Amino acid sequence: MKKEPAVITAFRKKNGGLIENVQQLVESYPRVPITVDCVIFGFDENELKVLLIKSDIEMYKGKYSLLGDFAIDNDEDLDEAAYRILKERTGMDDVYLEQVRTFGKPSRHPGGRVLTVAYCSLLNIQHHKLKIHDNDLDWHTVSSLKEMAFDHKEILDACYQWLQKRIQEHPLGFNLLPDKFSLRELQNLYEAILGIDMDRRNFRKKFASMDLLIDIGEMEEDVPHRPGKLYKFDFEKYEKSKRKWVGIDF
Amino acid sequence: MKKEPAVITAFRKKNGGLIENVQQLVESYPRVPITVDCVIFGFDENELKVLLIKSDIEMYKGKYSLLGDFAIDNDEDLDEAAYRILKERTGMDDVYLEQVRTFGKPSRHPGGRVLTVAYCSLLNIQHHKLKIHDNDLDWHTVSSLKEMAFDHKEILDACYQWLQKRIQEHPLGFNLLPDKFSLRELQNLYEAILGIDMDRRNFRKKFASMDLLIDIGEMEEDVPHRPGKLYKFDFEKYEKSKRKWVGIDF
DNA sequence: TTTAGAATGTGTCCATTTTACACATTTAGT
DNA sequence: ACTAAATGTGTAAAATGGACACATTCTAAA
Repeated sequence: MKKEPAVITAFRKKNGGLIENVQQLVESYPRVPITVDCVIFGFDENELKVLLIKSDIEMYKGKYSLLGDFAIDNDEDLDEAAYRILKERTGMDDVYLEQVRTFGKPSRHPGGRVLTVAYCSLLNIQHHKLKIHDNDLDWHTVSSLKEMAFDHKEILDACYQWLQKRIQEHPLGFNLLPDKFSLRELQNLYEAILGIDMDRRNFRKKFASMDLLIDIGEMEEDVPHRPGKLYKFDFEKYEKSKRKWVGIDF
Repeated sequence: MKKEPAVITAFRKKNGGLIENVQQLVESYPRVPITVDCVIFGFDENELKVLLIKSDIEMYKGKYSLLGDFAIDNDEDLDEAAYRILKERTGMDDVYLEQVRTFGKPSRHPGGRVLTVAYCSLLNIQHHKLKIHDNDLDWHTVSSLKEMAFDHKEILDACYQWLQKRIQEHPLGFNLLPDKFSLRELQNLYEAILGIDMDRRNFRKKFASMDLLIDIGEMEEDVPHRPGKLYKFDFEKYEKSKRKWVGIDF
């Protein structure tokens, strides 16, 4: 019934049941290469974009891949590794970032077994105008993406679904917008990400009832129509009033 | 701004920009030991339980740890590794299981850097009466757990929170119950996991309106009070009617 | 300067859902 | 036969969600 890993059994025998030399134990473990892949979303021209780079790999020539790197060189936490990649590739270090899932299919990397931990990241494209374009680093419209290198399309899809769900229950969308935004911009964001149309009046009513948007008393400028009011999201108030959501529904 | 990993730079130079020998590339990667840790939940005596084992490690003597193992010996997917562990440790292979998160703090294992992918698993304790108790393998009440080996308490907490949220949006709770269950048992399950009291009438109305419980025409037996009707969950109907949830709320 | 067009901003009505709450029924146990 | 305790159902009020209309403000073109 219960089969104990051989490594542990060996160690147990040496120690009469308890393992003392943990370092030696860990050294005996099999190892795999680990990468972190970042799905970096941005929002521009009313479309959800993702930051991609042309693949380095001959067999994926012409295909795009996520921004990734090894995650263990230094003694860094996984989250730190993801922040490092963001910093290296975009120059930004104040970016929203969250772990989504780890992908480990044996065949996912043509060069051998490589695990990757997928991170989802949201940033405001306006604040980060790309200056470098090595390997065609650039924004791509999410909805029009087809083939990608490795299993990166699968990872992207998983992160997109994660985002669709997450944005409805947590205030992350604001990370994709400028600090000051209009309600129309906010609605465009939600419509683009969720892929649905929403009633303008009900949308505004919804956010009004949450009472988490601060009217900063400014108006839009340089818009080709009547300017709307500008708002900030009240992260402080949100953090204080965060409540445990309870409601069975499936 | 952008700093490329040294490994890749080296390969690029050899290949005039594109990497051909992916195998060689992967072999040059740094590696880490990977484990899978399973948080196996059960429900008994109206309490949420978790399956734990006494730690093998001298420095964690007396502390309990999750059921884990290495995840890369064979060319198995991460999910497969988790299923393998379940099978080895409980003898069951038809158990609900889902990946929750990967933990990678450099200090999380005293023997060196070890990543672990946490899986959450739900099973019906009645169907799996433990016969083996090596290393005190046994069920523990979740709410009364304090110290554990490694960072396993942190992992357990994360999985518990995951479960609390997940059980409200997906029909996983039924995996913790017998095939036939009463509405009272179902409510006890929700109350225990969410840690709240619910109104019996509204709870029943809620599930009645979902129309996913099948009245199998049987009654409870051997209960010290009026027997209630027994139900099955209609997984088939659920799968067919699964809808995309839309509703901003935070 | 006037006017048309388009987007903003607010409010109402109705249907649905959630919540609070009460009473009759059935069974076990004494 | 009677009590205690849990099952099973219903109803009314409150809150929420969705469909919908109209006046206002600004841009841009005539």
